[in-house]
Amino acid sequence: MNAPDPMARRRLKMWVRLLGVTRGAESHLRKFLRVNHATTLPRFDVMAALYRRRDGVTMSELGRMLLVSNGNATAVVDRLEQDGMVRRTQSETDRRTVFVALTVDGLARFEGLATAHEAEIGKLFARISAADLDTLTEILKRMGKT
Amino acid sequence: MNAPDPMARRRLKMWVRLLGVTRGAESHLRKFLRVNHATTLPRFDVMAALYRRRDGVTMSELGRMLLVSNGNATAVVDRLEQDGMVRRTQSETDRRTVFVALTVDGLARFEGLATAHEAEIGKLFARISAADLDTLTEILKRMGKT
DNA sequence: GTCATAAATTTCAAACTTGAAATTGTTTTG
DNA sequence: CAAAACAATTTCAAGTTTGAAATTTATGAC
Repeated sequence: MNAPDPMARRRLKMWVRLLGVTRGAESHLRKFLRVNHATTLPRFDVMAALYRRRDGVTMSELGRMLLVSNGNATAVVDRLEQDGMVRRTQSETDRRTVFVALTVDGLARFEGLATAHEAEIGKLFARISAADLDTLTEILKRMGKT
Repeated sequence: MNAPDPMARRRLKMWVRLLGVTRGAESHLRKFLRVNHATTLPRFDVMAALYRRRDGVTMSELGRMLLVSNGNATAVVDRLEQDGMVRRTQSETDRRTVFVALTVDGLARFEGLATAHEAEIGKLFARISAADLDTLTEILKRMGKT
C-alpha cells in the first residue's frame, strides 16, 4: 500500500522539531513581553515591521511582511492605533490604500522593547554555539527562498 | 549606551529566519488541510498527539505535548468530540483527571490525514538537500533540550 | 465615457489561543 | 479528622487569526 518514503519521513521529523523549537521560543517570548513589558507578540511584530520601514507601509505590505491575513493586520493595527502607538494615513494618489507608521510615542516605545527583546533572544538561544548558529541561519535562508 | 552585542544580534537574525520559515510552512499546511481535507492544523495536531499515544492521554499531558494552554486543549477537544473523532473518559482512580483518545472513526480519519500530511511536508521541503536536512534536525534536536 | 475587472482595505463569523479564575477532587499536615 | 495546600479540568473574557464577503476605489477594454 503506502510505500513509506524514507526522505519524506525525515522531512517530517525535521518539521516536527522545527515546530517544537519555534513554539517553545514563541511561548517564552510571549510571557516575557507580557510580564516585563505589558505587551504581546503580535503587537511587537507589527511595531517591528513598522520600525524597519520607518516611512510607513500599506496594510497589504504589512500583512505580507508578517505573513498574516489582511483581517489580522487590521485588527492589530486598530488596537495599536487606539493606544497611540501607530497612525493611519490615507494615500493622496490612491484613496484605497492606507499607510501605517509608528507615532513618535510608538517609536520611543519600540526602541525600548527592541533592546529588551534582543537581549532576551540572546539569552533564550545562548546555548547554541556560534558554528551551529551560522549553519542554521544559512540553511534557513536557503529554505526561505521560495 | 547599549553596547550592541554581536552574538545577540546573530541570534536575533537566526530567530527571525526561523520564525519566517515556520510561519510560511504553517500557512501552507493550514491551507492544504482546509482545501484538501476540510480540517485545521490544531485539530490535526491534537489527533496526531492522540495517535502517538493510542491508549489515551490526560488533558494536561495533551497540552504539554502540544505546548498549548489547558483552555486551548479543552476547546479543541470539545470540537473534535462533537465531530465524533475523539472520546473523553473519566479516570476511575482520580475523578479529576480525564482521558482523551481517538474513536474508531477518529483513528481511521487520522490515518488518511497523516499519509497526505506527510506527503505534503515532503513536497514542501523537497528542495532541502539530505545533508541540510540532517544537519538541521541535529541542531534543532540540540536546541530542544531544555 | 461605461462597464467589467481588479485591487486595497475593512467587516464579519467562526475558530483558535491565552492566562486567570472558578470548580471539583485529592493529599498532606497539624 | 479538619483544613490547608495542591492538582486536574473547565469556564471565562479578551485578544488573535483566519478566510470569505462586502465596500470602496482604480484601471482597462470597448
